[in-house]
Amino acid sequence: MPEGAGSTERGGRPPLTERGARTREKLIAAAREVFEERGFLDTRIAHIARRAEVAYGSFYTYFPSKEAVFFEVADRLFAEMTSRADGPGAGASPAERIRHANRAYCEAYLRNAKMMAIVEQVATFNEEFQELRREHRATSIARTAHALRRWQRDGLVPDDVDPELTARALAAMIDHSLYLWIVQGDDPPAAERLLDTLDTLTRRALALPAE
Amino acid sequence: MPEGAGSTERGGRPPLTERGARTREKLIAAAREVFEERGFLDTRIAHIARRAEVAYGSFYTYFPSKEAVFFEVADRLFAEMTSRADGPGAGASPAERIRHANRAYCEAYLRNAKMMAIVEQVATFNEEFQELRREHRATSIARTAHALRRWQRDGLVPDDVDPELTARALAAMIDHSLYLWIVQGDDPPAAERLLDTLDTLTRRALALPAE
Amino acid sequence: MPEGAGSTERGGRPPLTERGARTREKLIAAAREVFEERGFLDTRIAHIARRAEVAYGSFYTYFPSKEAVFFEVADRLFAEMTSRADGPGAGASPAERIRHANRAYCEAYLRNAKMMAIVEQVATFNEEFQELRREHRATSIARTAHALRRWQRDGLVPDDVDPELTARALAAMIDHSLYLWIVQGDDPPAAERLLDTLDTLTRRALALPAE
Amino acid sequence: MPEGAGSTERGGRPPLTERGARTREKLIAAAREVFEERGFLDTRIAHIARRAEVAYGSFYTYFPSKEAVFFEVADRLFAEMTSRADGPGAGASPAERIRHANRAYCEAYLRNAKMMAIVEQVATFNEEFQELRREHRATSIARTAHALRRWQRDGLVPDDVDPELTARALAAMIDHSLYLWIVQGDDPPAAERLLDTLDTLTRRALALPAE
DNA sequence: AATGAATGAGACTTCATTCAT
DNA sequence: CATGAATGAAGTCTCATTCAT
Repeated sequence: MPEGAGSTERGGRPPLTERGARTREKLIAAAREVFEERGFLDTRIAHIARRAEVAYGSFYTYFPSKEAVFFEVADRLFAEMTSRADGPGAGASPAERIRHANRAYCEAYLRNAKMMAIVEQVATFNEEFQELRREHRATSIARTAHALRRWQRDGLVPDDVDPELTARALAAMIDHSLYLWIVQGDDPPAAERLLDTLDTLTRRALALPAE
Repeated sequence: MPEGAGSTERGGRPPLTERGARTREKLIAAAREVFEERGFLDTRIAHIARRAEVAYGSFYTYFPSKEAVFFEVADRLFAEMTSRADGPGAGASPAERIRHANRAYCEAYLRNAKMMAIVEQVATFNEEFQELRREHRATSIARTAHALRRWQRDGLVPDDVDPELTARALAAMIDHSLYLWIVQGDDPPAAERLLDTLDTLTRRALALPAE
Repeated sequence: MPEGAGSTERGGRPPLTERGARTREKLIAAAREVFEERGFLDTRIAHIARRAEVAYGSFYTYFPSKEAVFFEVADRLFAEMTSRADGPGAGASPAERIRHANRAYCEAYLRNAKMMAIVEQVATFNEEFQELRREHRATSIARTAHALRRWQRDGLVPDDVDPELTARALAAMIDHSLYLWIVQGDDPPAAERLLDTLDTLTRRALALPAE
Repeated sequence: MPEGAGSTERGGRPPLTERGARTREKLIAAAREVFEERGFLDTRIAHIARRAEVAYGSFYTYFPSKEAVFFEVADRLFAEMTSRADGPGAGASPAERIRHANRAYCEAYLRNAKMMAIVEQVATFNEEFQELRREHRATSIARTAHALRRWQRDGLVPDDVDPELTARALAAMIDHSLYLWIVQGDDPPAAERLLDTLDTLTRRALALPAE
């Protein structure tokens, strides 16, 4: 039976009642659990609904598709991954700041390892999600680039490197190192030694003094 | 990883006739094309068979599954990605060698961009493929680590860093920077400036002189 | 899982083997039976497949949708409805010809009553089918208009009426009278009396002599 | 058919409060709009409720089903379609009366074109609605038959035709001609020429003088 | 070997209707 | 009465794999 429109009208509206809001939350929580257990591809709407203890159809009251819940889950993940932990204190040196940031990121990564894996997975085939991630990355890169520029102004970092590209490359190094270790299970090294190496390489790449 | 794997364990029987060998090749070539066009997930056996201009059923004469052809395609890709280009000459400095290697890798990446994207995709959900990739990465890392160890022995690189971990981190930086730029379309910078940045950061991370 | 294309690639290709052609025929015959028994709307692909004694999926090997088989069934119906029965003989008068044509059409209508009902049903919501029907009607109207023009030239029919519009109006009268009687069950009159009335009205509307 | 049917048998309870009556009216008006826009089959209860600006559940306070509102809407449509416009004046000739009636009907048809299409649609699958329509048609036919009988008594129309069947056939001609033109979009002729043709054919079919 | 038809389990989505608040 | 969330049966379509020729 031809329908035509109609598909855009359902799902994804914000719930109007308290009860609806609760159901929606249950679905998001359930979705995250199931995604972590089975990955995005092997997750079925039925799994999510069952885990949330709602009827199959209720999923579609709140989300038009698996992708849609995933976006919601990922949004919250990104928020938590980039929520600024307390800095290392006002007078900290660049080297200390880098060290601190790397540790904090690594801890967040470990805390959310399963989801980080799924995020990477979805990014390989969903363009819309790629875009979302690009934006998040851009924000984070901009922050680092800002710091680099400050350090260059203060003569702490050589100014023959582009702060943007440098921020990107270093972020790529940290990110992917953690990914290969934590997600892809690349011959897990001792966490401490990996982090120390990353700190040292970053520090030297920026020609920063050890302390 | 044994050469030409897949033909005895994963694929159908090895082709006995000349004609069979040709059909098999057609299928592999067709598979690569279709994978590049649609990604792994959206590729159907039917697409591959049609592109290869063989009957649907003939696919299964040579490969037991989509994964199996993919392994074959990826195998060849890895071979070409890691085929040592001519080195930069016998007397080249470490900085020159790094620069040369980065350029060569980037060129190979660009040449195979589409497949590199698919490789990343499949690595997110296929354990067997993850393993294959791990092995390739290990080989490549070992090579770099070997060079680092030599340079440390020669006093060119500080020996307070672990050559293994360092090789990994630097490879992660290069690899992921290229991935984000070429595959994920992160706000494409000028290739030259990106490469220069990567060279410089690598060089400084290893505390190598500019020339 | 997003697919995108792919849906246009399947179903509806002409079968390449004898066996395929047979299956296709079985499906068309089964479809007509089921349509007649349940109407278009209440027919399920499952019904058709079951009736044809093929697997559910086999339906989609030959047709992309319920609409598609319906078109095929309707096409054949139209062919049979408009296949020219033997005319009433060379020297027949216009009145005789009209009488003959009306009877023949009525017989065909009765023979295909169930399908004629479904045809009317589908025409109320499927634009593509409306178009198909328009074409068939146009052909048939053109034939009648041609005869009218000839009779006007011969001075048998007043030439103050437009042959096209007249053909249409008279066809509408016959068609809809049969539809209301046979399909909608309007207080079934004796067939003979209805046909006589239609003959007479047609004849008088064209100002033709009784014989 | 009892006036305002549907409110006691088919609908919910008759509304007791003023406010309830208003809500009911809003739903009927909304239903007609949506039916006209999407047809009966593609109309969802949700569409009607949204258009009427009432809650989803409120629909069921007043109507037990989509069919029920439709009956109500159709009831009103039939009332307006058959509301006798002012006749052509006391001393009008049969030809003038026919001409007048055809024009009036055509105007009403054009005014309600969208709904007439839906009515035809629903009549193809809803038996209860078929019955309702049959009754309306019978009333209308009886009226025409009555006039024909009078004209036969007055010697204006040949009495070898059955007034009932004649009324039916002529009504079918008018009705279906308008339907094919207005609803099915059959190659729209100029309205005037179509009406003239219908008038002339009707007049001649009844062997009435031009004036 | 090659061909292409056959199979059917599996996942998605819709929506009329009921129900709790 | 009004509201909007909850339910789940029903139907659609896909496609990897098997099989007959």
